[in-house]
Amino acid sequence: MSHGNDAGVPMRDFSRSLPMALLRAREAVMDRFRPSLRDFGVTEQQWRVLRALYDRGEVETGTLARLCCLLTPSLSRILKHLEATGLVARRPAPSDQRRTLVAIAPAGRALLERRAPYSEAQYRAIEEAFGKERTAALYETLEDLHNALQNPKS
Amino acid sequence: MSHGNDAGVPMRDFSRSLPMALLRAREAVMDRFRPSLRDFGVTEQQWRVLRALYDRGEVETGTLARLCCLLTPSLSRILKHLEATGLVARRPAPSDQRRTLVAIAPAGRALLERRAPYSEAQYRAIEEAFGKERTAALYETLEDLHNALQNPKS
DNA sequence: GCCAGACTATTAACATGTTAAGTAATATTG
DNA sequence: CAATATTACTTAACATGTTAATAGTCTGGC
Repeated sequence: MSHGNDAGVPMRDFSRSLPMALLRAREAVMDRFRPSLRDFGVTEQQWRVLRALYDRGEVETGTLARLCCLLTPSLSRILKHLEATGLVARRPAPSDQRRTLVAIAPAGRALLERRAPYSEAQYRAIEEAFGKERTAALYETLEDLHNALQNPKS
Repeated sequence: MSHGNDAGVPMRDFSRSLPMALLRAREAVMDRFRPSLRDFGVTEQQWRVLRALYDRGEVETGTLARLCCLLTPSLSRILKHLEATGLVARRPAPSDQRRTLVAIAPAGRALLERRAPYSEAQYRAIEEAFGKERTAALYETLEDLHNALQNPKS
């Protein structure tokens, strides 16, 4: 029984909000990872940056932002912090002075490798709780959704 | 070809990060809703609060936080803003002076009803692009994931 | 070589995310 | 019923999300 809000304005139930459903699911997942992030003194976003740099080597700031799903103003502040604490290194691109190249520093690599086992353990726990094949299928579905909504301008 | 980072520290590829996959999908969805949110001068979170109050009537702050997937410190600031702009109203609960009851105000209801058609149009576009049945299945999957990861303490 | 326009990164301003600490009201215990 | 613990909300501090504006840098036409 609603509160009389169903007169004249057709509107789906709040429980059928796709952004909310994705957010709730993501929060449930992140709850598993936050304890060890806190223990190692890095935020979720700082971890994403270190993680991307570990895999990709030296990359441009713009590329790094896309990889980490961060906006460039956020990344700018995050890199300032990570550079100040010695976890990453920045240098101007030789061929284009507008661009900046970023790489993980030894201290960053060391931190990442220390936390990795805790992260992997949580992935195993999640796949056990939800099902390995169902988890794999979810990756596919989420990527398909992303591709389906991609603006044609890209 | 990795960058020599595969020696000794077993770690999944960054592309198989569940938080990242959920975030990317959510951002793709939100990109469809942000233009009209901006046009109506409300943030995503402010909209969630108005949306929940519209459906549920007067609720306690704590309940509202759970409904909107917001932490109470964030909600506290959001409600201060929404109350100052006349979109919601707060009053202490008669039975327990610690609790606060929140309800949508007429101006909030009016704003919500003006934007609702734009929001519904985007939902139709998303369901058309991704498939109505696949969208419904995704809701189910996300809820199952949430339930599977729910800590037993809850 | 010069210049208007495009591109890359940063800064600014305001709102929220996250954790810890604080405040007031209620519930509990001895 | 008084001392204590618990609960609900807020405030504080720092980090990020989001949009707009800024500061260098590069490119193509002239």
